[in-house]
Amino acid sequence: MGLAKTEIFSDSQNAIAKFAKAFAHPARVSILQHLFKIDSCVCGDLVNEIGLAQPTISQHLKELKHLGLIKGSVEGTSVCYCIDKENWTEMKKLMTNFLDQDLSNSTDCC
Amino acid sequence: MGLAKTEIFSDSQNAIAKFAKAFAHPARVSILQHLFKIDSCVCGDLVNEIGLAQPTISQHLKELKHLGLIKGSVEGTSVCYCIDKENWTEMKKLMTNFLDQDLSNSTDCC
DNA sequence: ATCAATCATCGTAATATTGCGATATAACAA
DNA sequence: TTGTTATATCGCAATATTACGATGATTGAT
Repeated sequence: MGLAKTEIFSDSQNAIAKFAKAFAHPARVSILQHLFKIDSCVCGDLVNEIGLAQPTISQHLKELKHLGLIKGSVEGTSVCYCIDKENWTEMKKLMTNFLDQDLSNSTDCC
Repeated sequence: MGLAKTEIFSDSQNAIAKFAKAFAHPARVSILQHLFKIDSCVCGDLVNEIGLAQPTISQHLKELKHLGLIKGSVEGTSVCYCIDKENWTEMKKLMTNFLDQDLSNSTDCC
C-alpha cells in the first residue's frame, strides 16, 4: 500500500507524524540548521552549502514551506528563505510534549 | 532514486533524521504513547488498541526495536514490549537540541 | 528586446514505505 | 503428540520519497 491509515489516529498523532516527517531527511535537517545559523533571510546559497542539485533543494524547501516551518519571499531575481519562528514554536511545543512523556510516570518494569 | 545521500551529511544530521523517521508514522507514535501510558511491559494488546493488522504492528515494533527505542522480551507464549528509557533519553537530548535552535539567536528578519 | 541569473516545475527512474494475507515459529496446555 | 495462542516473517501490491536533467518562469541588466 504505502498509504498511512491516518483516519484511525488522533489529530495530535497525525500532526506529530507530519512534522517528524519534515525532519526525517538529513537534507531538510541541514537546511533548517543553516537557516537558524544565519538567522536571516538566506538567498539561495543553500545549493552550494548542501551537496544536492538545485531542483532537489527546491523540492525540500517546498515541503518545509508547505508545513509552515519556513517562509520564502521574492527578492529581486532570487528568493529569500527564513524560519517561521511562530510556527516553529508551535511545532516545538507539540514535539517536546511527545518527547517528554517519560517524565510523566516514574515506575520502571524492564 | 528514493535513496537519501547520507554521505554528504554529518553524523548528527543523519541521526536526527533516523529518529525522526521513527516518529514519522502515526502508528509508531501511537505505539510509543501506549507504552508510556501503561508504563510496563505490554504483551501485545497493541493490535487491539490500534486498528491495524497484526503483521503490520509487528513490523512497526521491529523498526522501533531496531532503533533501540523499545525493548522486547519473551514471556511465555507472548512478547512483552516496553520503552528503553536510557536510549529514549539519549534520543531526546539529540532532538531537543535540534528543536531548541531558535533559542540560540535572537535577531529576527522576516 | 535580448541576455544572464535564479528559482520553480515537469517528467522520470530508482528505491523506500505501508499494509496485509498466508505461513512459519515458539511456547504452553491437555 | 496434538492443538491452541501469540508473534514473526515472507511475499506481494499500492503508494510515497528522493534525486536530478530538462525546461519554464521571473527579474534585473545592458
